[in-house]
Amino acid sequence: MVLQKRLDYGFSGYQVPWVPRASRSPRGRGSSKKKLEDDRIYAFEVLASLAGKLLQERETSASISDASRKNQHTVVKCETHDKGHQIKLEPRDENTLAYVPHANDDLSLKISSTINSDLPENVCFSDKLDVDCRQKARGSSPSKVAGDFPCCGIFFEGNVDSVIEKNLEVEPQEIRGMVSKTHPKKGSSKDLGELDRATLAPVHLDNNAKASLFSDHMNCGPSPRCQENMEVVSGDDDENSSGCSQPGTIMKTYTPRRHIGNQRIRKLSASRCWGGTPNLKDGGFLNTDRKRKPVYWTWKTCYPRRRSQRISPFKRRKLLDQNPESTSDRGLRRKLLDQNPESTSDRGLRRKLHNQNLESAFDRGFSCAGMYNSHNKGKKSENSSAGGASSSVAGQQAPSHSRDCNVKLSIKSFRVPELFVEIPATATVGSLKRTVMEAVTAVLGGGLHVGILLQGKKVGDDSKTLLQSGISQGDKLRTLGFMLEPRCTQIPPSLCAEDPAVFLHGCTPQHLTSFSTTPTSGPGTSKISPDPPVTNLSKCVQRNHDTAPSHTDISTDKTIPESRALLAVPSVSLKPLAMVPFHQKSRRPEFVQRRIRRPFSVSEVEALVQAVENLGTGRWRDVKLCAFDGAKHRTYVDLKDKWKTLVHTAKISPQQRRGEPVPQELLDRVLAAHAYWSQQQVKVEV
DNA sequence: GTTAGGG
DNA sequence: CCCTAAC
Repeated sequence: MVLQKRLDYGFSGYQVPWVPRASRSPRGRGSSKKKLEDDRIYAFEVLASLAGKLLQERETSASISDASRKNQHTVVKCETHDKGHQIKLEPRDENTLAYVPHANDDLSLKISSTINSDLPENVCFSDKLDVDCRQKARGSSPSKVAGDFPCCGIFFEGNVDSVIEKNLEVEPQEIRGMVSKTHPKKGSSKDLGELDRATLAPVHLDNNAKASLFSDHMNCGPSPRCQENMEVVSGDDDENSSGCSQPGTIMKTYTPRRHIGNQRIRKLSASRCWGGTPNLKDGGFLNTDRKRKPVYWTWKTCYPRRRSQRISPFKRRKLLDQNPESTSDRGLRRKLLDQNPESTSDRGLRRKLHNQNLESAFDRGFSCAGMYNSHNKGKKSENSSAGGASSSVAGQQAPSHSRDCNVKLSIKSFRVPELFVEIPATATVGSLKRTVMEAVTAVLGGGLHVGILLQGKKVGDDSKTLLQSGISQGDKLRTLGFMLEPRCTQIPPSLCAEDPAVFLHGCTPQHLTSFSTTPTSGPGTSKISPDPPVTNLSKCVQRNHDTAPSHTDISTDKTIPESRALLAVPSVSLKPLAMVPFHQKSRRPEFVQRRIRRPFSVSEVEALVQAVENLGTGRWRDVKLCAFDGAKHRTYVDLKDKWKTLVHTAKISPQQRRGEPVPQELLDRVLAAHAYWSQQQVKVEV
């Protein structure tokens, strides 16, 4: 699932979906595909900016065109995490989407733009000036010129996954050609770089696109005077996009970091203001002068102080990126923890957990709930501290006065399965603590995902909306339960859950712990795995990392088993419920978990040797893509390291070698390839 | 983001 | 496997 990965990006730290990159030049610089990715990211920046602006408004509305009207309820959604409630645009009437922020919507906000899966048309957010531009592009308006549109709109067309894949395959020229279908006179021969000064492009969102963005607290307070109209029109440029009746006068432009995509956010505002924010004095746009030129501004100019308090987007992106290929994020995490204790807030925890394979759990169960509810901090569960024996989860129905129909849940804590720790009586207390800690973190880090129970029945279809699943209904909501499930308890450590080529039949997730939102239901029930993990190992089938790709479709539900974490502490086995792992104030640096060791199998070594023989040393990214593309747990750094150890192993005597023996034939090839490529490198240097 | 190298 | 410097 491509969109699982997200980048934390932008001045204010919003998240955008992660976009995989295709193979590129060895050093990865100057690639046009890189630019395309940046374009796409930029589009999300723009979207985030728009969403951020929405949050500064007392009231924001968006008019929608006929083509999008039927999907009006899903166009833009804004969620606040810290406040534990959500906001979204909702239909006010047939033509308008309205957004009324909560009075205290001033903290961290998650803003997402979602398009219903049944939305056949693209949707773009636009403001009036760009409406003019678009009309110009279509030859129907002589008013303004916005510059050419680069080719990024395609990113949001069609199915996200497939389109992204497609983009990885096609060359920029081809993409432009596709764009020129939308803008017949544009883009066919323009270099992307020419578009740097272009104004904002429409944001096209495909049917399934979901831009999830985090926008930080706005220094600019909401202004009751502000009324913004945002047009949401069909993405088809042949469609009438003049759903807004008022000529917009405010052109909010952004300092493009790079070229601008075919995404364009435009604002329609007859009366725009920024709440009198003092931060806009030199960069903000003003709303009173209808004739003024667009004033470039950036988030930086708007939120300079805040930004200075934060880690850089680059670092935050790393922190957020669960991508196992990001191998150098741990140092940053530690830096973060050391330098900025405040950042170990809810989102800091989220970031850390993102790096520990809990992303899906969060995305499914945690992120919307108490983890982010700062207002819950003072309402510590009365039963959550009693020896950690119980957890606290409370389902809350949205207040009746709420305008939105969002489901509000408060999960105060998740409990990990109880762990049975076997440790010698001579062990120290410290080692006992460490053992328990390792067990807990191991289980949390790799082995769990979140399941949902509603009225005792498991909600299995992840694609259904809460509405469709009945989770939005108040009475049912009280029977909503979450459970932590192991992804699998039956695979040996050498098998990787992240490896799409590995799928194990018969690895039925077993509930380790569950708890209901029903107050009377107690802390939840647990089921003990009938088989200790170790005894189940024999049931698992080891697969080479590069085999059986056809099985990947079976394991699309992120339930790919990963039991390695459960096995990481051999003396620990599963037992019923135990402790509360995620108290908000119990986050400690030691929670930063080391990746679980996964020794290379012989087949992996063989694949590595083969790849290095072909590609040489020093092209580890290519080696990764070539031979380990499906093995997400093997980063190119891992491969480099493994090669290093292989060379070392090959040089030492067999008696000195440890671990699974590597056939001598392979080691000979290692030495040969090492010698060959070393020689090649010398030749190049000379 | 990648690569190289020390730990 | 982690971490960092360098690019």
